[in-house]
Amino acid sequence: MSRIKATVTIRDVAEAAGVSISTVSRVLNNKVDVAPETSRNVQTVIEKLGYTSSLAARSLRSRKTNVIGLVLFDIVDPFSVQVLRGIDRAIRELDYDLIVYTSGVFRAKQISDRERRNVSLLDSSITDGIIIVAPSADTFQTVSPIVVIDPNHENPDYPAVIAQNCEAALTAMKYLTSLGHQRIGFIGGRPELQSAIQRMQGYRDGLCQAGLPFDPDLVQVGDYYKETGYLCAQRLIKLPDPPTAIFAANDQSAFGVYQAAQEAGLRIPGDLSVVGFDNIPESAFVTPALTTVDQSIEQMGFLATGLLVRLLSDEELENRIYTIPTHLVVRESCAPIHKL
Amino acid sequence: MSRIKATVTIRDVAEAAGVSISTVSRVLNNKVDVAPETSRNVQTVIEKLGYTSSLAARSLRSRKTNVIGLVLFDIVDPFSVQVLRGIDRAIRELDYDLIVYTSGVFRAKQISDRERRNVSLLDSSITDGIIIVAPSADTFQTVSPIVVIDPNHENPDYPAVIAQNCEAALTAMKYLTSLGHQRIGFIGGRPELQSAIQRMQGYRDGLCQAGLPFDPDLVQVGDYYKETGYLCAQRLIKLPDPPTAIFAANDQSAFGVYQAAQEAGLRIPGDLSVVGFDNIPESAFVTPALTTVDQSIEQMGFLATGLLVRLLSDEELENRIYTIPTHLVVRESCAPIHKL
DNA sequence: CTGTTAGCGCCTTCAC
DNA sequence: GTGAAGGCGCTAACAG
Repeated sequence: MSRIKATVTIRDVAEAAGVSISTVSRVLNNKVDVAPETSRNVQTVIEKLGYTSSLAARSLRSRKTNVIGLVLFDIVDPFSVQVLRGIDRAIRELDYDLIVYTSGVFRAKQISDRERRNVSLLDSSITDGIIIVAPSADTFQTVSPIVVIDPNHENPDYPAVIAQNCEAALTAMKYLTSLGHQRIGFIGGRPELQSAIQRMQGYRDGLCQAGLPFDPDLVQVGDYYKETGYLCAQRLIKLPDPPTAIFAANDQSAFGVYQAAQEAGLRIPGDLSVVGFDNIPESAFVTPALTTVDQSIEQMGFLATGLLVRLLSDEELENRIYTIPTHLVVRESCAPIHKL
Repeated sequence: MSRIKATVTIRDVAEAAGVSISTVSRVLNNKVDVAPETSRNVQTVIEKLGYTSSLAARSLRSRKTNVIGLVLFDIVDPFSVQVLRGIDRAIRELDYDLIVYTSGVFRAKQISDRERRNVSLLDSSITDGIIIVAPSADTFQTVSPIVVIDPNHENPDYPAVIAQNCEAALTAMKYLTSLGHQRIGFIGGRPELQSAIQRMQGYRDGLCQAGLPFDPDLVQVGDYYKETGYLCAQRLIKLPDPPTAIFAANDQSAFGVYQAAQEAGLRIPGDLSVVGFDNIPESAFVTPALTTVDQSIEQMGFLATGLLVRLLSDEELENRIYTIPTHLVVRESCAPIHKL
């Protein structure tokens, strides 16, 4: 019923089965050259003793664990959860296990150091390869392959999965300008990420194509979190000549805008139009439902896992960057600008 | 820029610093008896080489990793995500890291074997202690402490965190009967879990206290997933004398009821009242908003982490079972039964 | 087909 | 205050 005190090691199995340790190891790893009877016997003993080989010892020795590591900046973030969903789906079809690694330090100053530490902790320890989501750090020391989702702007050397950010942001801007908006605020994402940079670029391109001037006052630097989005939105709203629409670099920032708008007595979309980015599930539930860019986050996780597994099989990847298509999901958070 | 080929080991550090391996080890573990200057020197080299000690080797040798393991039946389940939230919050305040373990086999027949395997993989390998959520298996072989969230009905030997299920279910039933409902269907949860058993008990108690007969036809065995909830609801709805209300053992099952009701052309709450259990975030967003029992899932994760850490410090726990209070959250999915 | 031997990277006595 | 040696549990040659 309760837990058994001692760990069962390969040695215990060997003794109980009356064979050598290496024979047990051979059975464990399905090597050839084991007498069927011996094998069966060992299996039985393993079963009876409830033996499981130590991941630590195994990986220390053999550098092959069949475990994929995932390093997340924030495990409970909706974006992470969606990524996880995709990875989980991919993993189920494969002979790999998944270990998700997170750490106590959260949004700390030294987050990239922490990230590096996490990565090297997994690497060459218990993991065959690692997926890193939205890294703050630009480089990692690893022996094993890495695939990055939403890469840092500095690391073109790891295979990466990223959404078609710039184009999507441009589409969103075109939508807003087609509605007549001329003063459009922008709340950016984590500046070290390519996604944030590209979305910002799309914002500027959109302005440009509509013949609208770029006003630095209308641009706020966010970090993809709601709280910061809220703060940014407050600043935007308080401007002498406030925007009639805000394009937030992700949905959570957009939710921050919702909050700021409500507190300022601004109705969405009547007084203020809002567009987000990500299309996390919550964006459909919120009132009014958020118009946003869908970037198939789940798909990004799925794809990244597949790429990593190919890398683990020593396959060459044809690309360095894998771009995921995006599309605008129009819901109820935008309205034509009202005539004066 | 890119990844460096070789792993940096303690030996590399020792050589580069011109000291022995043991000295480096001592510095690593903040042992006394190291000359300040030596220590500083070694630190510098560690920094420069970007050395991180191998989790695998460390745990193999010393049995103390400062890593807590979490084994989940389904990492993307909303319940799990909420638990994760609580654990994450707790972890941040502690000097522990968190590893979440999941595996490719999903809702497999041998799920409990898989679970056991996962647990012993973490145990005595890379983890100081383990939190298990809603286990299918009733026993685990471990050297290190275990804390269970939503325990199996068979394992009273691990410290466990569980909601006040029976009372809460009774409250929900009272609410339904007070609305005049007499034929109330029940969709159960995973039968091996205490939570499911207790909720079922609350259902029966509720019937009893209202002087209503227990009709086996009105009880369906679910598994806490939406798809199954949907199937169960279909069966309930097709009954010759169908229920006017359904109490689902968790919110996801309730969402399955929503789907079945919609397909059958039944309006909620007009034609069918629905009560859920869990109060996952989605339940507030759904239309009509779901009346459900809040069981502070996040709190369960937080508490469990605290308990585990105390166990790791060799503290004695005063209780075996920690019960989390619950309360009914009335929203819009229930209506008084209409008079004929 | 199976046993013996030698480490993987690290921590822990035990000497010096 | 520091180094040398042994071994944690396991796999990978090498013998036999």
